[in-house]
Amino acid sequence: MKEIIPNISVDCLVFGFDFDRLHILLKKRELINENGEKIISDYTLAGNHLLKGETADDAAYRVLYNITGFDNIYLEQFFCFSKTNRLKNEKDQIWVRHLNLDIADHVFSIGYFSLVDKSKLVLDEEHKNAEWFPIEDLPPLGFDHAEIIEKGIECLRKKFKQEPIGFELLPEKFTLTQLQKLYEAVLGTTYDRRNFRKKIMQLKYIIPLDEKQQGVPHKPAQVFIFSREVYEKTKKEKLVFA
Amino acid sequence: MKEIIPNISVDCLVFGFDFDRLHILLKKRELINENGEKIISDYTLAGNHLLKGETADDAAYRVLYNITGFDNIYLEQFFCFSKTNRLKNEKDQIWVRHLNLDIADHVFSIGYFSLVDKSKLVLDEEHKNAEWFPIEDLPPLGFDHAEIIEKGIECLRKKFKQEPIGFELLPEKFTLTQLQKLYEAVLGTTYDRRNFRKKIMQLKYIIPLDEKQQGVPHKPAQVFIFSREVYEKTKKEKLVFA
DNA sequence: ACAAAAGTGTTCATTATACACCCATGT
DNA sequence: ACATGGGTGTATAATGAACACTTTTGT
Repeated sequence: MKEIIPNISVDCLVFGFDFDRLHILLKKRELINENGEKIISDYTLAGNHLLKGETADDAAYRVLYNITGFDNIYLEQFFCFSKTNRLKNEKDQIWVRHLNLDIADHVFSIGYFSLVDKSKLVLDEEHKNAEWFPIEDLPPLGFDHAEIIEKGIECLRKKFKQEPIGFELLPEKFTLTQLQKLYEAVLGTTYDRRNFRKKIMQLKYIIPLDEKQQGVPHKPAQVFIFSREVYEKTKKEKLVFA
Repeated sequence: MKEIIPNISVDCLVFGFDFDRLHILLKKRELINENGEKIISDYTLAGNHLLKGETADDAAYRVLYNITGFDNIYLEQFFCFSKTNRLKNEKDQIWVRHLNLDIADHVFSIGYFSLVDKSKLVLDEEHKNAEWFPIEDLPPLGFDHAEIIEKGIECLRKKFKQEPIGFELLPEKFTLTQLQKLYEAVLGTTYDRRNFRKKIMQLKYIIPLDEKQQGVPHKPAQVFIFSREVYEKTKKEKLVFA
């Protein structure tokens, strides 16, 4: 096992979308003392200290692989958190001592956010302490993770308005209504359906397939894919949802 | 003297504007060997390792105070640089050994950018190894500072389009032509004068004074100030220069 | 009088917004 | 047949882009 860097960690916000609300993946943190009392019962972000020789990106990919089983996840660094009291709540201190972690008194954490296709992610035995929560309805959080999440969501929204990264949260094939609901969920607004579709359909990198939804109890919707290739070639047309 | 954190530093991009081009403040780095040969002659960003007990922001403000003599500078963290070979060029190794710095093999640097009113900053004796360079015409740079600058400029531009931070680069009182030149210099475009002024003059937080330029050999321009107070109150109207 | 930058309005094109009805499918 | 979401067009308002001449000052 490689040596850790005691004073630098990464924390990863993993976002997922259930076609209704934006969710974030959290890990359960639980500690029960000798008397069977729950000392700690809350959630934290997926995170870990850097290992010697790793870049921050390396560590973030490693953390994401451990919690999701995916590599090649969309990943973006957004902020380095450096408050001196980041880990100094009583519960966090107990937790750190309990795990016998050889970490520094002052730990700097580099925040990342990542986007996954929630429908592909199977939270099996191996990852069973991970749970999805809608971002408007988060459980109690350890460390400074509430603050990290707040800042991360803000950065996600900024990025969302500037570049078409939403497709990372959808299955490869999606309908325009799903796309619209995604933008509404992330940006916390609503759009008129006709106007939204007009805007989207003039983007050449969102390509209609010769294919329809199956087995829905209403008129089946046309299915689209996102072409990163076309996007890179026609970048001028900006997708701005303000 | 306080103990340093050997593996974490901050590097600060200090931007200034001379009413023509955007400039960045760099520190000369020079090393001459016993034979009088220049071993190293290049420039670096203002930067320093964190001291124990400091946040990254603390360290950045300290570095800025040391190079500019100002506190209360506009400051923004933009990225944490973590490549394992950041300081491993031959010159950088020589430099580190020469200064006898007690720093780690792998140093993580948190990048900040800051905006100052260049006309107020006096590069006196104390700061005489600092020099301004136009961003399109930078000298040879040490460490990975070329990369840090590139990313920092990109982040500055993004921020510039979203919030009215440009005033930090101007004197308190400015003309609309100065403001226009600033936007053109930072964003690398040009604007039609009439359209630019129309756009600006509908922003309530850019306030005309009952005052004109003095001593210019042409029609003197009206003088404006930026009101952060009014801006915060009327934030909806976004200043978007795309 | 001349050089230099300040100041100013209109037209046209593009983009954003508001809004209502019929359609295809599963049950 | 009914419930559900899919699909579509037009009119109006707001915004952005292009463009040229007169004014005020210092020298």
